Amino acid sequence: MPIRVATWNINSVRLRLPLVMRLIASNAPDVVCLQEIKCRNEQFPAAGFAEAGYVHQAVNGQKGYHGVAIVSKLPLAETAVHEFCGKGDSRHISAVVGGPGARFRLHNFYIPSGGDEPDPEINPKFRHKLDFLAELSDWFDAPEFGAGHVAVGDFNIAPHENDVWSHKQLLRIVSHTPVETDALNAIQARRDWVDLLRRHVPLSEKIYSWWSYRARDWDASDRGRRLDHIWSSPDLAPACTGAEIVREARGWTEKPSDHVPVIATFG
DNA sequence: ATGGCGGATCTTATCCGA
Repeated sequence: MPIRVATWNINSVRLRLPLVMRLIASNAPDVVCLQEIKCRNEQFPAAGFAEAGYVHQAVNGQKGYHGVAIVSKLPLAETAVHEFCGKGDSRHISAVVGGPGARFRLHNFYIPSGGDEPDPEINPKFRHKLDFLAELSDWFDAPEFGAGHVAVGDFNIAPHENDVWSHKQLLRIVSHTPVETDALNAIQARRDWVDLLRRHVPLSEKIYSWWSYRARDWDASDRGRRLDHIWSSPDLAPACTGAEIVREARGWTEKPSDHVPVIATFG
């Protein structure tokens, strides 16, 4: 029985619950990982997801900003939250998904955006982003991460040249600066995490999961970035039979999220 | 013609995202 895992920065789950329902109707994910839910746990639209069959839920929200959640048709076990940088914000939640066939711990991340200025000496948000990446690297050093883990979410970094519309023009733009892309690529390499989208789409092909709200016509200008990722530990990668970016979701309704879903299928 | 938008809250102003 395959397991389809979706990740989506939804930019307010209360406002865009109907959009998640549309994804559910069109792509039938078994598990949906959401970022930027922008609500407290008690405000999460739990009943709406439960009515759609996603009765298993793990929510780590906070007031107004950030916040992550996992909703699932399959049981979620051993839910856990990891704190980063001692800030008490809601940027991670994980749970064990699956059964005897395919079973893994699924991590849902919302890595800090980093602000505008890519200089940690003058921009505390960029300092926070680099500190978060350093803590993540240390955390992933634990032996348990060598197998049986899937890490998804809005990483807020487009690591490769063809993960952005113009490598040259974005080299000094936060999300594609060398200090960030080097850090993310090092984290990936240290545990042999497999970037499942790039396993199916060659590095020579441009692919994006985010387009700015400020472009007049996001589709025509197509100045996107691939900020949303699905990684698996190497043992699980052979079971991944497909991975896709749901580009059309950027045009769903008059008020879409600026991110689109990324989906991987296991088994 | 990316920074020209869009979310939540401390709401008619401000902070945040990237």
